[in-house]
Parts: sequence; structure tokens; C-alpha cells
Amino acid sequence: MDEQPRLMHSHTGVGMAGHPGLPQHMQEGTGGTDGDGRKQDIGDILQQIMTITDQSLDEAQARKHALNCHRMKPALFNVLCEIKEKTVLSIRGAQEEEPPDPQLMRLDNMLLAEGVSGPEKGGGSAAAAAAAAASGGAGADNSAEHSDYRAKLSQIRQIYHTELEKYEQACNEFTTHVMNLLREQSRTRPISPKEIERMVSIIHRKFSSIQMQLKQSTCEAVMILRSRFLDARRKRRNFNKQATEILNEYFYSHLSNPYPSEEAKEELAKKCAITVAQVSNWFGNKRIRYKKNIGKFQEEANMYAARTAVNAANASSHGSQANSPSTPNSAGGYPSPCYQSDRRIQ
DNA sequence: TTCAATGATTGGTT
DNA sequence: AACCAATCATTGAA
Repeated sequence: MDEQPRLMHSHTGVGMAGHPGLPQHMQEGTGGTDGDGRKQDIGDILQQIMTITDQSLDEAQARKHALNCHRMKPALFNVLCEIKEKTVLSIRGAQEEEPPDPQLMRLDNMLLAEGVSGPEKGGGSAAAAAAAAASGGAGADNSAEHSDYRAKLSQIRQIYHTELEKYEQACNEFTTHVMNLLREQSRTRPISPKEIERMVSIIHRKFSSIQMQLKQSTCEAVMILRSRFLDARRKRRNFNKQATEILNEYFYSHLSNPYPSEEAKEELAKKCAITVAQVSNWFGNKRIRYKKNIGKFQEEANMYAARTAVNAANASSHGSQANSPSTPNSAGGYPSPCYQSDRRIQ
């Protein structure tokens, strides 16, 4: 490749004796005044710089050495440094102080709050406690879930820290590498310390954007874990037998109007150790499911009817007859299972 | 593994 | 706001 330029300069030596390779118009003034000689020197050195990429490696090395030893080199180098300094400064002015990224701050805050980026033990338990508080503190048997949650959180945490460390290390390695390279090059081409500094900050910015992605995906993972842990549907537990019996008892003894008042709901909730909302859910589900398939619930209905009857008998035998359990079955609402079952049997 | 039972959620209605 | 109806997602027995 580039055979053409090579051919053009192929006859030029490295030696400083002549001025080979110079364009015709530059050679014209040779042998003139003292100023002409200096001009010639500069032209020579510039020409060599221009053609340095056209040389083979050995040739270039030799040329580099020659350039380094040239008496004009320091002066030229300084001029180039000055020019560069000016342009670099003008570039720097535009992008000086960047404000801290609000999104990054948000991510950092969240990771800290979730105990991913904070201190090892304290953060984790704090997050678990927060999760427990948010879950409504329903049952006492969620300690197993807590440990599960904590285990997964610490897994995320570990991955996060490993990756973060990896990126940091890579960043440092790359930075040192680039700095060494620039320092090495600064011996042959004008590189100011400021320029190196700027390069380092560019590298850091690049790596911190990668870190931000890591933080973002970590946040997402934590959110998913949290939602899984907190989503009641996923950790649904059937009510215990006693609670179900209390609810069923109320339902079948108020079959004509199975709509407990707010007070009744509260009392049922207390008795069953569940929330009022859960009582409402239960009655909503029960009503619709009973209505949809009364036949299926006949047996259950009869059982509870019999039980309330026994209770009533016991209560009356103990004294007051008036306050037997209210069974306003015959009114509106759903058909009475007893009568219906009688009808069915016949 | 399948499937009925069941607690919770969602969207619509009154 | 309470309720209904349909649906989702899990549980637990077969």
C-alpha cells in the first residue's frame, strides 16, 4: 500500500547532511542568508514529521530518534504545546462542571435504602423490616419467607458488589494503561497534563455510565424481588380451619342477608385474626360462589344450620329463650338450604 | 402432575 | 363505597 509516497521519498536518507525529500519550492532558497538556513531547518523538520507515517517501523524509529536529537526540537515542541494548550482550554471551557446526575442519585439512594449498597448487616435487616411492615404484618409464619427474601437480596447484593468491583478494577487498569501510553507519547508529541487529566475523566465518565446500567438493573431486580415478596396473591395462605368455621357460621346463619355490617366485619376479623378487607373478600367470594352453585354447598349449609340449631338449643336450655341465634333465613336472599334440600330429596 | 378449592385482584355496575 | 362477576395465582389433596 501507499507505494506512491514511498517511492517519492525512497531515495531520502535519514542523515541530516542534505535536504532530500523537500519540495522544490523549499529547496529553492538554499544557501541564502542566515534566516534562510533556520527556515530550511524548520521546513526539514516539518517534512520529516509529515512523512513519518509513511515509513516502515524501523525507519520510523530511526527517524524518531533523529527528530528527538534535532536542535530545533525543543523549541518546536514548546510551540506545539502552546497551540494545543489553547485549543484544549477552549474545548474544556464548555464541559467544565457537570452537575451530579439526578437519576444516578436516585439509584444510589434506592440501593442504599434497600440495603444493597450500604453496610452488610444493618441494611439487610432494615430492608426486611420495611418489607414486613409493608406486608401488613399478617401471620407469624412469614419468618421463612423473610429468610428467603433476605437470601435472595444478599445474592443480588453479592452480584452487585462483584460486578462493581470488576468494573472499578477494569476502569483503573484501563486508566493506568492510557496514562502510561500518553506519558510515553508525550515525549514525542505535545500532550499537556491537562489533556491527560481530561482523557482520564472521559474514561471515568464512560465507566460510570456502565456502572449506572449495573445499578439500574440491580434496582430492577430488587423491585421484582420486593413485588414478589409483597404481592399477597403469590404468598396466599388459606385461612385456618377455625377462621373458616367462624366465617361459614356467620354466612349460613345469615343466609337471607349475608352482608355483615362494618361492625360485624370488624368483629369477625378480630375473631379470625384476619383483616376486615379479608373478611369482605371472603364474603364476596362466598356469596358469588354459593349463588353460582347452591347444590354444591348444600351439605355444608345443612351442617352449619344443624350446628347453629344445636347452639340455639343449648342456649335456650340454659335460660333465655329469646336471644337464640338470629336465623332470618326465610326472608329474601338466597334460598334456604334446608328447605331446598328437603325439596331436592323428595 | 392434575385439578378443584380458595384468597386476592380487577373492571364494571349500582 | 360496596358489591358483583370474572379472572388470576397459589394451595393442597388425589
